[in-house]
Amino acid sequence: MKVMRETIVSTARELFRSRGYAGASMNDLADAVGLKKSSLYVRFPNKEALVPAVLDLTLQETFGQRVSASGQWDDEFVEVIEFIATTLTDRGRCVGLHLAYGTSDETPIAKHAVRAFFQAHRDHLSSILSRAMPVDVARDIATDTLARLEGATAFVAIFGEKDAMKRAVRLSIEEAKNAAAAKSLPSR
Amino acid sequence: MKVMRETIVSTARELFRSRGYAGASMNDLADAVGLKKSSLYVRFPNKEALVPAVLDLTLQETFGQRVSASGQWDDEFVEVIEFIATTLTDRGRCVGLHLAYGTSDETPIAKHAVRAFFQAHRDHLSSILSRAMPVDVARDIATDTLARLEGATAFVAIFGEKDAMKRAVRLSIEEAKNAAAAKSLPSR
DNA sequence: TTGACAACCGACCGTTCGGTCGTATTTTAC
DNA sequence: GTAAAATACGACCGAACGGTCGGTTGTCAA
Repeated sequence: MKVMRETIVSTARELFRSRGYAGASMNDLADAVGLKKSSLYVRFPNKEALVPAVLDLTLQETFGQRVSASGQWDDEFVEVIEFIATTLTDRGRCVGLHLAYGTSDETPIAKHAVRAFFQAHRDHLSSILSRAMPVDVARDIATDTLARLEGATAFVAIFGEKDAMKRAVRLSIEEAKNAAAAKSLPSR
Repeated sequence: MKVMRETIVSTARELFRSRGYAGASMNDLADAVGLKKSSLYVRFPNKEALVPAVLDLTLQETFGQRVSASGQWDDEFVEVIEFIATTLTDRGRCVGLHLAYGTSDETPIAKHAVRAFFQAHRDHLSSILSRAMPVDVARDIATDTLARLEGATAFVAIFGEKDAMKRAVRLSIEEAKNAAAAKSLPSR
């Protein structure tokens, strides 16, 4: 019975998310998808190659073919932020961050994939925001928003608290709207 | 030649910080401190027992015998926040978060130690802030401050960027001072 | 000088790790 | 129907993992 590539990748994502790169073994992954370890190596040359696949899938799910209802920058921003926040709250951990912490110079492909993953997040958010504010402000707000969401995820992971995530979402949206308003009233 | 317990613990911290719980091996630790693996097991019953030791040491360094210059709550808050931010920026990773992500139900002692570690951080910050504002506000601000610092650390880890950390420190201090001011002017 | 004790080490245990290879089975294309 | 290609598997590799144990070395008080 053929096992879909996407099944392998999304299962690998679950394992990386919950156990990290070093903690997730190829055997665990094989068991989880109902294959033997050797069969995994037909699809992926090595463990490290799973990392870009996992992050690309996640990126695709987050930003791929997203249709904004109104076409307004703020609606689009809120939509993306809430999607990310919901995912992080539900899963309790961020795959990207877990892989960022879990990769090193010994796994250069994985390390590069992690950089690209976060860079893409920042670029996407930044391009939405820059419709309503200068690009340098947009970039900082995009960065701070992602940082807040990552940090709030830690409290979900450690204490199971979801309040910090709610505040992170609210404050990030407020910050973005304030910055957009400040643009039209430059000196104030 | 006797090797100090603190040497072992702080070296274990470096390893946990850079490679995570699963990625740091007892052999690596033994090599790093100039011992053989078997000798480590004289001091620590198992790998997991290193985790509370590492986090206790870190907690001690962060909050132990800190003497505030002025006795003002805001000076004390700034001092602690900047100490944490400096450490996170220099090391590029947070041991606590890496261990939080790297421990599970299979390592209950480590998991508990991580919870205690973050709870202690929140409690300490919260108690400083609650000198100038209601306790529930203090607790939220303490949480958000820690979340911001953790999130900013991710950008240090991934891109080597320190700007996000600077903004995190500045915004957290502003937020705390605003909340303190709002207390004396309740309805505004 | 000796005895006791803490520190340390080498060898070893069973298990798991990432990864390889030859082969069997199923699907697809003509 | 049959050949080729895709899919999956069992058996295996050397290395590394956490952890144990019997024995050697160094320190120091009596």
